[in-house]
Amino acid sequence: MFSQTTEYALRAAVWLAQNMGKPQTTQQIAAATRAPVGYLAKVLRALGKSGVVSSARGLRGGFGLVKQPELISILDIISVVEPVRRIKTCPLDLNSHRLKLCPLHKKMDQAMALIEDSLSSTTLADVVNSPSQSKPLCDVMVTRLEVGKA
Amino acid sequence: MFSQTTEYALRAAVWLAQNMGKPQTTQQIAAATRAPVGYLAKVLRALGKSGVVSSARGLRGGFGLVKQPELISILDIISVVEPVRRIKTCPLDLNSHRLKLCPLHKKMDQAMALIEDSLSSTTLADVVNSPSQSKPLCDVMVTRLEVGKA
DNA sequence: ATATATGTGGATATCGTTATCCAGATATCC
DNA sequence: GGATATCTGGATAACGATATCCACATATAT
Repeated sequence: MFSQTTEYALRAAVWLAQNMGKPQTTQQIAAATRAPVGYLAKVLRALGKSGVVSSARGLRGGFGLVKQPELISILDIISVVEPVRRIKTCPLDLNSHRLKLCPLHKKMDQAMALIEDSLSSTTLADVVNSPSQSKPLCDVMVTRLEVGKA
Repeated sequence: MFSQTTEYALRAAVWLAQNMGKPQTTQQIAAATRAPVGYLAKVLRALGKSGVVSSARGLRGGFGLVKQPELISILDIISVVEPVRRIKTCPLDLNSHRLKLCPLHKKMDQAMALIEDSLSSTTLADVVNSPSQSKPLCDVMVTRLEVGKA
């Protein structure tokens, strides 16, 4: 249900939350989150354009979260790459359903609303600081970055 | 979040629930649900193979629900064409997350679980018989089926 | 200023989903 | 049995999501 792109974006966001203050390069993030470097670059660009992360070019450049992890929800990240599509108007364009969805689409929309509620109430900080649980991404061995080829 | 295929499958299922006992042809269902005939045929085949609907060939053939609408949940239909993918193992394949998902993926899986719960608790009968609400598909004018070309 | 490290933007390739189409199988009616 | 209606299965096409790659812009360090 979540796309691969969403997975990459969330992993990257979590990694950045775990490394506040230290600009992370695309290479580093890709290695840490096991995401394809080239594609991750594109995802990071999207996160940058939407204002969730900041980017700096050149030596010692990289990416970082703009806000504190406490202020960024999981939904904030997902909304950038794959917005939850609420059903606002009848997909069949029926006149009688114009303002009031039929029970089927109402139910489907409620399911989407559940997702939104659930994901908007969890922040990156929640995920990173969750007590007594395995830490996200924690044992990804950032072994030698293979600089030549990903 | 729901695919187009899921939309078609659900609309078809609702239509069949509204027409129990009267075999509905692909053409009829397509017209009633505004789905592309050719593609709908493929979706109906999938529903048939999974045992949700029965099919009959030849004159007066068509499709019908195998069980009563009360016994078929929205999730039953969705599971045929686009199963909700629960996150059971770490997508990163991390050793330390093997048996216990990290907080990120746990949260994502919980969101999926919410969807499952929500959709499995609603039946086709619920949707069709919902009181004081607009009826699903009710004012799709099944005008002249254009037999020649869809 | 030069060398190096890095993000930016766009062109291109790959792949699964969505969709179309048709020949074949099979059921009904006469 | 012949004509007709309908589902079945597979080949094929169109499209968007996923992914790769490279030339370019820009920042840092010396």
